[in-house]
Amino acid sequence: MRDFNKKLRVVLIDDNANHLRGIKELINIESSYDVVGTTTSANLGINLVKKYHPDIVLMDINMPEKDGLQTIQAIAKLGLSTKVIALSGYDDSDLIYRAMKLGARGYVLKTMASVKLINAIEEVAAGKIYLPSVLTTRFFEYFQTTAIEETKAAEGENLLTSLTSRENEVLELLTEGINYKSIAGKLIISETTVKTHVNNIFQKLQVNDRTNAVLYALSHGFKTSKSAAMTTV
Amino acid sequence: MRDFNKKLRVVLIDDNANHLRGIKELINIESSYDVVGTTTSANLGINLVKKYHPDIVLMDINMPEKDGLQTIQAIAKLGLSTKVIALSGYDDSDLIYRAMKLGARGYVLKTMASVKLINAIEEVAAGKIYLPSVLTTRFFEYFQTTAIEETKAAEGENLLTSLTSRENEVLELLTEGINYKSIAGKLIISETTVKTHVNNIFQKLQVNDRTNAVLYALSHGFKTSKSAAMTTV
DNA sequence: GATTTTCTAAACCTTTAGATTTAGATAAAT
DNA sequence: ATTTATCTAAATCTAAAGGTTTAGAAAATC
Repeated sequence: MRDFNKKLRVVLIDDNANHLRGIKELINIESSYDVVGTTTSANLGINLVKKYHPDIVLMDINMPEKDGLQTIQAIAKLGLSTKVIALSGYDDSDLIYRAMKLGARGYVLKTMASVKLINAIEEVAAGKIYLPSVLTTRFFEYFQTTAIEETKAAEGENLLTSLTSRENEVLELLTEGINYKSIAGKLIISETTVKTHVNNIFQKLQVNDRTNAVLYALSHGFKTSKSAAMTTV
Repeated sequence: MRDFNKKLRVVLIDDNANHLRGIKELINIESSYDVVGTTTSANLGINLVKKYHPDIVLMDINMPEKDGLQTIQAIAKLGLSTKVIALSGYDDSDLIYRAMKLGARGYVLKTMASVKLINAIEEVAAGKIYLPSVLTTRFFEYFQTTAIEETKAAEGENLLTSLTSRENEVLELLTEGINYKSIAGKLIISETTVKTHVNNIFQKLQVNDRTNAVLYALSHGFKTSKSAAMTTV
């Protein structure tokens, strides 16, 4: 919970100077926040954040130079408690997705009413995520599409299912980039046996060498004992 | 936009029979939706969905047997316009994340007021995503953490940056599982030159063979001309 | 009981990959 | 003007990987 006795400190980054002034005035009129810095340059913006450690950064993400997304990432990397709200003229799914992925905690359309902007700042400062419901929908649809793309390969026609359990063990070691001798050592079988298994794996996966076997495994959702623990779906 | 002359058709799946009755009554009293089917079994639930093509499925995701997440996925795979709202007793970040990833369009806590459930159904049926603001925050924090984990490897100390542009081209072909001869053919240089490049790549990436070079590249965000077009960050 | 699958292993051979050295031709940087 | 980096290429060698066949033992399936 934020301390309401302290004024929220805000930094504005927008390459359009007129816009910058407009937002600043809006904030001064509609709220009691303290605009500690404004700039039209992404790089200068990052410096302002470093210097003032503001509570909120309002950032236009449609900038030329170093673009808004990179700037979000740069600010996120600073590891401060500063929260970034992305401002954009468009409700582009991909843009929203990437902004949120890189650490933005809000996304506001420039066309939205000014009271909504103040509302967004208030919510984000309180630790919440601010996304208008249209954008939430867009975000999730994009998110699900992406997630489904990822898992699609892991499903469907999958030659990996034809592997025996021993072959799976061997393939797992192959995907770690280990050679025959070491695999033999780890599984406590002879090197020639490993070669037999590997050749059988090649035939089943329809490849001719270990690199392609590994590539096939990785792109078709091959589950290793390690990855199983960290995989989400 | 949905046709308000037609009653929304709903299927309920919850392994707790009492809960099932409770929700059904709630819907009958508070709304005019048509509960076309209820079941305590995930598998039967999938069959109900196949049979009735309901507008909405309310599904408890804390079920034993075939769990709720798998069921969401199974329903999503049917490719119907049926929208799933997940019901859960907990606001577990990971659970919310996975449910949404698998295609849920809403997530409602069982402890929430009944009017909210009706509200959720209404919103989701209208094509929106329904997530209470606390859960939105949880979801995004989990999402960002996951995304950051993924991109972390692609940043930081990265030996890939030391590669020359020609070496990058060669590495790209290596990551496609192509052998020396073909690489030489594609780049129109001799096979021995390719070997020289590959050996230099190995030294720079501190590996001893192509499999490990490929694994290093893939796990450190190596951008191929193809992947650059589809990658999100 | 017979058959199939899986895991084990060897022998034999061919091909590819990898290590190392040397070196010429440009191009860029100091 | 002279290093330095990059791209090119060859020769030579060793080690590793891959292909093929054959085969025994155990377990699962028919």
